[in-house]
Amino acid sequence: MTLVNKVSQTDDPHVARLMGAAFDEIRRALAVDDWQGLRTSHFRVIEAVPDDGISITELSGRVRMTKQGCGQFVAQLTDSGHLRTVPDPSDRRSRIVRRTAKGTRLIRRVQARIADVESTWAERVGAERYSVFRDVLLTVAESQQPVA
Amino acid sequence: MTLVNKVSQTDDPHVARLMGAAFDEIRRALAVDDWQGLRTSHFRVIEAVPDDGISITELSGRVRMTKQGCGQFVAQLTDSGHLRTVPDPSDRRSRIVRRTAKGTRLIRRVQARIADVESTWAERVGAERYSVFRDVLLTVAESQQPVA
DNA sequence: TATTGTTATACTCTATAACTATA
DNA sequence: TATAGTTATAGAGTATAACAATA
Repeated sequence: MTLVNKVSQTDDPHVARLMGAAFDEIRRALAVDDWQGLRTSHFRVIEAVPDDGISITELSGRVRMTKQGCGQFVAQLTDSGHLRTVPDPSDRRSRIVRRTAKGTRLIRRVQARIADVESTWAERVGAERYSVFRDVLLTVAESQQPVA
Repeated sequence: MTLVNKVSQTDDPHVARLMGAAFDEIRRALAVDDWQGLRTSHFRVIEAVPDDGISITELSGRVRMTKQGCGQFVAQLTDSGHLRTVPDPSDRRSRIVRRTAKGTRLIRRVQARIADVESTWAERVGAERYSVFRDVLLTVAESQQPVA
């Protein structure tokens, strides 16, 4: 192996690899529970539904997903009783998506599990440093451009 | 909407959502370049190949992927000239996967792009806070259990 | 018997395109 | 004409199962 063919491996893993590993831990923590067929993507969609309802098109923008894909998840979550849709009185093409009480309970359970993971992380690195971590992540996420 | 049906939305997004948004930014930064058909998963696999080579089974463990899936990416990266495999002299069932010089150049390009993203993040939040962020992420990633 | 790696298969996620009903 | 949402289709990613060759 020539020197030109060497690449730093474990000494300086980039942020994508690190976040991937962190994600994996969340995935495994969620996998412990029984979610009755609902998967991570369902959580992402239902979490983006605001308390006062939203159209599918607008929801798809929030979760950075096509409205086709988003509509599928909404349909499944409606079948499972976590969402319901009502006609939009001001536009008969549109349907307003709302959470049911069951959907709200689901979100709370998901959020509690993730909060558990965050607690263990905060314990591992210390509350102060974890708070900086979270704040940096928030700043980075908020400074994103909307979907082009 | 009853109070029992309310869920905090934007005020306290959990870490999975935040990391998802950050990931998206990396994905978009990489999408600017032409990678000749290689995708993020190829990067993940080739980056995990150490300088001195590795078997497919061990590689699949590193990238937390089945050996079947890993073998597919190795095959594609071999076809594209980024990896090559040599027989393992000590075990005729096994093949040793190595990076070619082309593969090494690819990794360097990927890592440079991600480093660019990290630079902009560090600028947004300040170098010191970004360094804490990175360190927390490293600690969390390193304290993971290996695949069960 | 156990392990390395392959082939076959299937499911999830998500994208594009084409369509309908309504605006 | 443009937009909301649906249906159809396909490709990317990754899993399980069954297998051949070798240990």
